[in-house]
Amino acid sequence: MTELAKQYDPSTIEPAITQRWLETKAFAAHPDKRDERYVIMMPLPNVTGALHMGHAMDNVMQDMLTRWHRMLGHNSLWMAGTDHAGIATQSVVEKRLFELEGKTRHDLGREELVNRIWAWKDQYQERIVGQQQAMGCSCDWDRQRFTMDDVCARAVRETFFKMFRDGLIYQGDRLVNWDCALQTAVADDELYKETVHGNFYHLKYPVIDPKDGEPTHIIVATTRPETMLGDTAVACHGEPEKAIDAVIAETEARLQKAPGKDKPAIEEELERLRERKSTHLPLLETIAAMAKDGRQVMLPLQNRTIPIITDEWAKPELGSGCVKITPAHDPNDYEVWGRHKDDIDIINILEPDGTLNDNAGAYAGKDRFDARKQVMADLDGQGLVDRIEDRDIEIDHSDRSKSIVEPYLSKQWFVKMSDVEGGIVLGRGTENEFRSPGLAQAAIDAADPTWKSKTGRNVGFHPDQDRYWKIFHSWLVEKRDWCISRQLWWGHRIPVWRGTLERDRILSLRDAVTSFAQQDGVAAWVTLPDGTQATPADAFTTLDGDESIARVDVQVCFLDAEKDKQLGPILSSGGLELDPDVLDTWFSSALWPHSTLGWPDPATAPINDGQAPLGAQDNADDCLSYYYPGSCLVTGRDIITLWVARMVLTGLYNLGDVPFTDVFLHATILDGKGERMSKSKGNGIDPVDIIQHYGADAMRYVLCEMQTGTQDIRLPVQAISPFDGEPIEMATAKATSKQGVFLDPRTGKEFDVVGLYEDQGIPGAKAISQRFEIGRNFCNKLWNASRFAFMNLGESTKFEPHDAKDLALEDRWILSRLADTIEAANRGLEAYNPSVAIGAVRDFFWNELCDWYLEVIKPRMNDDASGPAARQVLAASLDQVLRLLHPFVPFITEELWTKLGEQAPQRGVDRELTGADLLCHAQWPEARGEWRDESLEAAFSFMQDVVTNIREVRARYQVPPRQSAPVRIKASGASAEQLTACAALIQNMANADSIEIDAGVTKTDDAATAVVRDVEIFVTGVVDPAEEAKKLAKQREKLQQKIDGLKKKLSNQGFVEKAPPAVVEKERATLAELEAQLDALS
RNA sequence: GGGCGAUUAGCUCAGUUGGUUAGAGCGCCUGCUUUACACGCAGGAUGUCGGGGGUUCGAGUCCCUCAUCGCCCACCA
Repeated sequence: MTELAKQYDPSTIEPAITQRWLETKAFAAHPDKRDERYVIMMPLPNVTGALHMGHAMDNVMQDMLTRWHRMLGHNSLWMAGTDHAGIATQSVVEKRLFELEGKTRHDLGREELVNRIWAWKDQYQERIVGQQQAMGCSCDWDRQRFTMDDVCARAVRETFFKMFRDGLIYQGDRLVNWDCALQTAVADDELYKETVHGNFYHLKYPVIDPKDGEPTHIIVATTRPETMLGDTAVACHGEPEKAIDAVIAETEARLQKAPGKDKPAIEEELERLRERKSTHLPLLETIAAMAKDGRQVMLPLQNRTIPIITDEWAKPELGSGCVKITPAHDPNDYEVWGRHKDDIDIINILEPDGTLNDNAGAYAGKDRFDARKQVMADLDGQGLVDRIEDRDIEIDHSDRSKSIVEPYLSKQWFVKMSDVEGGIVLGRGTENEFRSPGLAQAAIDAADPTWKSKTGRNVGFHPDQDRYWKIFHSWLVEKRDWCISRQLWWGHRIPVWRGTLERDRILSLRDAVTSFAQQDGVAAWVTLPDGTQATPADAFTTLDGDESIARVDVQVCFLDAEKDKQLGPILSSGGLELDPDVLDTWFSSALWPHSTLGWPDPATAPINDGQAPLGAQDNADDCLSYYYPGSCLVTGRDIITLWVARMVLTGLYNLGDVPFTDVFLHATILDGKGERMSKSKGNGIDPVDIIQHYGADAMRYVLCEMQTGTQDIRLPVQAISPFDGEPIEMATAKATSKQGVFLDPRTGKEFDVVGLYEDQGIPGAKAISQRFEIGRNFCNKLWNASRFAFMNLGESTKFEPHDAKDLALEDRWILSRLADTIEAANRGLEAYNPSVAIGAVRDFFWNELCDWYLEVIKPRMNDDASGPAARQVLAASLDQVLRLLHPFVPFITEELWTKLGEQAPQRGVDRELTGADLLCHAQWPEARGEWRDESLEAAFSFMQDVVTNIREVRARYQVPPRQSAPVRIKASGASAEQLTACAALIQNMANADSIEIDAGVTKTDDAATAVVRDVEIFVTGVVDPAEEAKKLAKQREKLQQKIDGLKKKLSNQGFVEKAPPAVVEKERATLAELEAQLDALS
């Protein structure tokens, strides 16, 4: 065979291995007769862009688990795919459209825009899959799904229909965060705060017909004065004195508890409150009385009268004590409106694009920010501005468009999360059917360790059950309804036909509607003016009984998407329209664990050409019944609520069982400053850059090693300087005013890490992290140790059964250590602690196999008698190391496995190890308990101590490595026996030219001394007497300190009496040993 | 404001139920190109375990408190 290169080069080997895996479909999974199965559903990356380090961590963890279970012989499926990521993707494509062509989506139209996004998706999906394959992800690539492909679309349709029919989906008014740029609602978690310089405007609303003693104006304050056009009330507290007293009492209590340094501030606050009570209270009492009297104020500019109301939302201790109420444009005011629906209106003044609508009167058509200026100018002109304060205001911005969001009243679709009267049925029609009070409650229960589904499953969190369960639970218990509609074009369209029908019209359709609604696959609801949702039959009964009902809202949903096309024209002519909105991305990703397996019917799942079928094949189960429920969900803790909870919920709803039993939450990767990585900040790292620089295995090795428990990981980032190629530490690099542009500390020149400024002549720099050198070095070590083995195994390595007990000391030692290592690796993997697992294997491989075993057997390689056994143990050990390392570093181990197979096709110690063409299909090592020999390990480690001490003496006196020195050891009893057995090893490893072990050995003047346990070691002929005396004195001093400490401890009555006897005994023994050592050094 | 978490060597992190002298890797220092590997080998130095208090025979580990940092949630007329 050809000799291995001296240095491991991942760039040539990794692509070849990837190709081999793909060509042989090494990761294909099919249902078979095996009971043990392992299923991971990949957290689907968005098709908005390339993967980052967080994805790399996530994917590597999943791959590690999947490869491990595959080697354990479990039928292992890792399902891959991508998410259409509604708002994110549409926004990226729209932005490009505008930048490159100067067009908006309205110029293109719905269909054309969606086509453009599909093209974008194809391009990015390919890139993402390429990245994942470069990382070594062992997914079944023939089963990849996309959340908008036909299989997933069918599952979305089915779920929506079921929920709709069950009355769990409703349409309601909701104040949403409105992105005026993208013209869509934005979820709370898609917002970020940014401090903006703004003003706090105090406005005066004239009181209508003020009586004596009453104010002529009521003062209210706002940061968004244009919203006053939509005001429908002003409010003050109903019992201002009580309220302000309560605040004062609370502040006094806080003062009591506060630490000294906070007291002055609280005292000041208290003083302000008391002052305020005396200055403002009389006025507030008056206004409260006016409110109760039904008095009104004149809303300036609009010339509308609006009532003064009392509501607890108006805090007497703040501002003027009165607030303007704009229900359609402020979440708190919206709640106030909810409490006063009969008394006040709700007026929307905004168009979806952020301009003012007709309700804004003279200001209609103006942009909200222009209107703000105009409103203030006009108010000022009328003398209705009290004062204007400068203030920095934290304002919500849309993460996608970076624009300021507005609270906006709109119709949205919701899934009812709260408990429902009579409860709901989950897994209807399946064997696992059960009832729960509501959707959220079902998911809460599923994560309760005492709860079990009908198949005996529940959901647990790793590696910190309590901590992550709390996050999951505290979010779900709020049972907030899930807003599932998005005003986008990219996504699953909401399959509801809806319209408002006049009384005569709906009654004329009575027979048609009633019979139609009774058909299978059709669900219909009629919403009455009072908001109740009724079946068509009930609705007609109500209509018959109440002639005042002028119109009703009708909603129809079909199970079969084809029906939309077939019946669309009829429904349109009947006055119904298909809802223009699409579903929240999480609606389809929530179904991921079962939609990808073909639910609701794998046999008829519309898969793509060339994909593995999902229905039953070859007398085996179909994919859904075989692979659902799955095993483990691997993700970061940020989407426990958004995604994990919803997958649990829909899994229970559709199938009556949890989608997975284990949730493995891995660490978040931070930069050198402890900040979250993000591409736009310029502290993100592209895994592909790391792979190019260090290799995929190196990246994987380091990621596994870093994943310890719940601790987030700091990964210092360096940019490769485009000027001199040297790394620049990003944590300390000076930022410029351009986002993502920094200064090179050596040349002072600008460089760009986000790739946005190429056209401005600022050179780009790749971001890497030197942390990955550790992984590269490890791979190189593994490569070279294997290279050593291959150079020495020769042609003659054959398998012959050896009883492990008959082997040489070092052979038995390495096998004993191997058995221990396998157990440790298993424990680490089972506990979701990759760092422990890979650390155990690394330490065995590097510190034991390389540093000791390989060195010890070198002389045997030329010895006909002892050589063959050593080669056999070496081949077997390497075999096991490659298997153990495969889940972590799959490429290099796969490559070396092939080479090992060529040179030693049959290998093993007492019995032949089972082989496999590909290492990824090989059997996971078995820990051979009978190979463990702790007393032998103790003797070996004694020998290692002795060798290390001799080496230390040699190093201290700078004995040239080539020069050997005689070693004499004073030892007796068991120690002498143990060392005598290893005499040859000591001589070899410590480079001694002779070795004498005897109880009668005495120290000579030319000897340097070392004491190990109860033996004295003399290295002769090298000593510098002055240096030696200094060293011995230092050692004695150290020993004496420890002895003193121990003596003190042992003379403590409390310790001797209360500590466990074993601990006391141990301390006594240590003391005796230390004292003996001190004697020896004197 | 509420909740969660962190603080251990210059850096990144381990440290099981409290129990000898607190560990690893990187970096640093010394020596070595010894035929697998300088992406290496041999050896070495480095810690008031964030501060203070308490419980205990005994605290990095448990409790209280302060400080600093991070994350999540709520709120901000």
